Amino acid sequence: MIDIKLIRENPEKYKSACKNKNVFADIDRLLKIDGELREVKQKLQEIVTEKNAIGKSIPKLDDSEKKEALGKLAAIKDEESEFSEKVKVLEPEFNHLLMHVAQPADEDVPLGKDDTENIEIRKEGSVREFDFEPKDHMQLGLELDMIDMERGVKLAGARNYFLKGDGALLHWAVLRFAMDYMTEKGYVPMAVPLLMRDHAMRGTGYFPGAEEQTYQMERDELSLVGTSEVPVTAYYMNEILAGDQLPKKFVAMSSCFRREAGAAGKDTYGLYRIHQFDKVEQVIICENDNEQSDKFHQEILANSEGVLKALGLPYRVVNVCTGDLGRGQAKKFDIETWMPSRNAYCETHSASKFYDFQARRMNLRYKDPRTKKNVFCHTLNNTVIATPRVLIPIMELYQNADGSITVPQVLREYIGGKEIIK
RNA sequence: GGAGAGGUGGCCGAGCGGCUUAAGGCAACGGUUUGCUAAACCGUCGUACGGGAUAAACCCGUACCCCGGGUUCGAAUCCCGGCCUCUCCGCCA
Repeated sequence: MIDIKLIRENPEKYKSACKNKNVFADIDRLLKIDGELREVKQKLQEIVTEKNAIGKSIPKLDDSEKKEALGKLAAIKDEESEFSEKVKVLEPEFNHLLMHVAQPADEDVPLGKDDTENIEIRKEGSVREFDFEPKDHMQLGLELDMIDMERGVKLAGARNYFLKGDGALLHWAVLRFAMDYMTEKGYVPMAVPLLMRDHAMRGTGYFPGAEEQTYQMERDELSLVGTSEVPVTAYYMNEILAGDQLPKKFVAMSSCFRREAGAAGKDTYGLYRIHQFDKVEQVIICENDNEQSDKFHQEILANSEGVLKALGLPYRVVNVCTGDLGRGQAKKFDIETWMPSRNAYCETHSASKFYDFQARRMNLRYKDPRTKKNVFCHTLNNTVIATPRVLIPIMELYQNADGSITVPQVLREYIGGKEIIK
């Protein structure tokens, strides 16, 4: 959410921010409603002030004065309800409009319409050249009995799967390695609830907007999260933290659920785009300071790169262009890992910087020890590892001519010391 | 799922229609005393929004005693709905 004061001061900035991000927000309408609402609220306040003053004097009045005062109050109350009705109409519209305004992208974010215009920052690692005909992860998964897509679909519909045997073990190995890697860096591990109320979904910026991507438990008014970013970032929602306790660094492992509505026919092959996966996610809550946000943005990016390097996977980092940024993100680095079967670098990580956009929505603040003021925190998050998507490059890049898969060194301790899957 | 009790400031806890501008205590902060620490004493001690003044401290108003409605001239207090917590019982991995 954007501070309405900033929008009043510079509406053009937010109009172009929305335009560049392909986010619709009616800022003219917002400002019009804002002006009306402010006027009505001020008038209402004046009316209530008078009402309170008269009401307070009533016990001290004699009968005839009291009668007169009550008559006056009746008129005032009519006026009061007239104005409070106006507030009741204007305020929800105001809030609704404000929720849609996008966070402007940083100046060094490339202007672009969609992910095809993201800018590569650097490439790391070298892409393996095969001296045999490589198999894709589905062939390998089938032959080594690691993946069973057919029965996943039979029982749960399209984009569902079973991982079996070494497939399941490799999946968990990746997650456990990522958890250990992050907790060693001092990130506090968390296991989190996955069914969230709307206020957490709104607070993180997913609602309004991503309802179609979300499995919703209508009967219980809960939503299945698409990422543990939601519970972790919203953990301190509506709280005031002590400034000297920041930054808070968390790492959570959870299942993630996505309807993938509107993606029909896209990435239908294999384990790339699926309804349910597991992810280790890192979240930082820090002070309201752009330099700190930048610093931690680099930190969470470096953490994820460290994991990929440890796994020996080639990847590239891209600066995500405006058109591919979410409403709340000021800047985002995606990490794309090389996937031989797709013959491309494909998104495996997404490091987002929000400034106070999320914190403002969820009323997450800290007390600044210097000024003693309560200020909104900054929040950031990034994938540490998401699997089974990352099993695609692991299985494909570590395959051998005989159809076996070499287990990456760092994962062996999590898979019973096994070096080769065959 | 059934029965009961309850949600008040950072925390504990009183208040149960106007005297609340929420008592009292704890914690915190500032000061006095002190060789230092502790203690004692004095003072300060919520948030948001609007208006005014300003270099700032500040002043005025409104709202907030879990949330949302209602009754009333007036609600922390009474009524209705919701959420949550605790105790007991039942069921259960």
